[in-house]
Amino acid sequence: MPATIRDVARASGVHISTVSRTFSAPHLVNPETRSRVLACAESLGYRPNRAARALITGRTHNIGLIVADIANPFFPPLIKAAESQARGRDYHIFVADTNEDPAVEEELVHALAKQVDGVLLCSPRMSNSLIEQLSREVPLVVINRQVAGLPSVVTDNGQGARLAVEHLLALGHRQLALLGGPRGSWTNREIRRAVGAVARSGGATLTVLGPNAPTETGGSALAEQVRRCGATAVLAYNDLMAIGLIEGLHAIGMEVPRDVSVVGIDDIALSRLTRPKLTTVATPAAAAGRTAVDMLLQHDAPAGTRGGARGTFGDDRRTTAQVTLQTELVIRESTGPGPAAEVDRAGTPEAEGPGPHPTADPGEVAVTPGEVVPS
Amino acid sequence: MPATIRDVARASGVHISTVSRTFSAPHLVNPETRSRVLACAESLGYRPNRAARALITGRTHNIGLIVADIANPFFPPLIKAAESQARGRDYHIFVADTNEDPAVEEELVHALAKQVDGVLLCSPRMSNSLIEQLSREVPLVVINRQVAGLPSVVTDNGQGARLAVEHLLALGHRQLALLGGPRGSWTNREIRRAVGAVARSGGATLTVLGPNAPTETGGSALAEQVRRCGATAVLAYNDLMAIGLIEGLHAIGMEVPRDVSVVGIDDIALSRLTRPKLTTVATPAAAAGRTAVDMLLQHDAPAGTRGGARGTFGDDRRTTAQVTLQTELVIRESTGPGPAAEVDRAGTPEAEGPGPHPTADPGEVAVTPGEVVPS
DNA sequence: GACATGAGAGCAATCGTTTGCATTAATTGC
DNA sequence: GCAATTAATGCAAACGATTGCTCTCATGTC
Repeated sequence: MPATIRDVARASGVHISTVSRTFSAPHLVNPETRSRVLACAESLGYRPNRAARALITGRTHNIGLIVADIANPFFPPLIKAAESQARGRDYHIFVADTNEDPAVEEELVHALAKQVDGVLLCSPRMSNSLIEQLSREVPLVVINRQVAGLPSVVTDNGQGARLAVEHLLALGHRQLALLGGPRGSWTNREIRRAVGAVARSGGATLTVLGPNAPTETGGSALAEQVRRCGATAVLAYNDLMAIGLIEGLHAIGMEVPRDVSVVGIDDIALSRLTRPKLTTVATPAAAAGRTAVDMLLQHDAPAGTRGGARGTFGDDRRTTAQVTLQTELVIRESTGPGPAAEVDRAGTPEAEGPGPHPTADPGEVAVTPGEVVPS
Repeated sequence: MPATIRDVARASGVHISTVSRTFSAPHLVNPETRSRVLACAESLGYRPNRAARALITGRTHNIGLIVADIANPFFPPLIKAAESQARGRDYHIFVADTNEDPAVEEELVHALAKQVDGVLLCSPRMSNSLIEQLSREVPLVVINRQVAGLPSVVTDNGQGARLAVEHLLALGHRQLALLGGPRGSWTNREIRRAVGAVARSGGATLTVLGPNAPTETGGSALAEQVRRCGATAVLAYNDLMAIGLIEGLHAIGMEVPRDVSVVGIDDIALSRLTRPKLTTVATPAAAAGRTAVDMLLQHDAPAGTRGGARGTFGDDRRTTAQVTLQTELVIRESTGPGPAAEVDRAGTPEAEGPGPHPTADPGEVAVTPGEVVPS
């Protein structure tokens, strides 16, 4: 029932190609004709069928964005940033959620493949080899994971975790626990590696609990285990787990930071609203979203393309840059001094570069900002 | 570069129509041929182009879902429920966020129109007339709003708000405040109307603050105003605002529920995790998402359609049912007794049907479940 | 042995656009 | 006054699929 280009052509007495040009190359059609066509189009409520157009131009002006769990507050800022960046380039973002399920992830890439010009794969849980394979079907930019040969943007959660543990060491904690994230998470491995190293060099014992669901529930379910392992300070895979853990600890009579210090990762909006306010590692999610869109669209002529491209754009010579975004530690209320003395001795080593070193500081303090773009 | 149906046809030595049938009507092709075709398709990595297919079948097997603000935790459960319901019917959901901006909303409907079989319009901020107009372009199901002539599913927030206020009255509160939501919100009007009526009949004074941004920030910014207006109990447009308000009040030295009782609406996951835990009106978001998908797809033959439909499906005689989902009050820790006596006198009136009546009850209590499907 | 039957496969039109090329008419240059 | 240019439009072939028809054979029936 909706009007097609043919209806408009008939109504305005011109050939469909003229109608087409009225929209996609206005300078090629007589101003008089153009306005007549526009009037007819308007009155018929005509809108070009983007799918049909995409079929021949090879460009949909859509971008797919696949996230592991839309309910995780980490993603919305990223999504919004991507959307606004895309909108500025005349693109639209379609978001889809995988429920942390690798199979759904794959299915979604296939479903999206031909309806978008590229897919932003956010915190994927599937294997690298599958990702590589899928990247032959549709241009991919991977977020929060590095895959050889594919453009990616990651936040340096390893570095962030290191900052967090150094902060805890400086506070005098020597019994540490790490709440692991979901199986298949690249970030999880990075964090674990970093934490392992810095804990060892700081002379602390580390208990790793996991893998776990990266949610409040996943966190609160671990309260008992945390108590049993005797840790006085905990780093969680993300803020949601940290918040859940605090609640879970509260439920079994342990208070944060009095009995245990807790640090999260992500700095979701929520972490400023809980009581106690959460000490956490801020990851630049919005910047990641923007950057990913830019990387996907980098071979796209910013404005009036002069058409002619066959197949999906940028087929050849896509830059496969891997961008790493730095994180920073935000000290709030969920961390406090460790059980015993020696608060001052620790935390000084490993050539720390410039910037203030985290000490037991009240209020909100940011450590180590910056951005790094290797490769 | 990706293989097309023609490549497969050439490779397996059959006509493209045979390849097509191999996928869409396997029983029409010789088993032998079929397996040969499948083998070729497999080895070429062929996947049917869904966009091209949609062009001729008129069915994309996609559903658009437009939400006002993806960062609002109210939406994820709805989105996930819709996704899973859709997946069961072999449909995919594309989510897009409008940033509470009516203009973006309209643009997104247009962008999605030809790439989906229908759009779920969630908490729209645009005008009814615009919605009606857009519904001529693509089948629409409206969520959290009633629009004449269009299928819709709403949660009965008016009823929920009434329960909340009755609860507050029963606790002895007589100075009430309502934190209004965003301009253009249908739900907001429903809540306001209901609260106005029940407050009046309960002999309480009501201060309405708003409109406001329906976020934590929007809530915390109102703390000072709440104090000034002298209210001892507050109902917020949603949980996010309620949580923000609690935090804002805390910052100016007022404690909840000691000094002020606060009730939210939505029962987002978070409201169980804040301190104090939030008393709130639970709205069945997931059910809303599922129902909306069902309503959109109701004229869709569940399984093997025997094709032939021209244009978008269900053109005629779409049922325009308006489903209303009941809400329930969940009493947690953010509400407490009012300033003075007479706790027992209030809250008894208006023929309350069956079910326990909310009294100052510790723990978690649910009131008035159920589902109603008029028209 | 003639004929209806039906299975399997090919043909070609179609969906709604875009775009290279051909056509026409009007303008310009000399 | 005529060729050469330019501006505006039409023509038709794509894009990648689906699907109603037609065509060709076996097969089964009487």
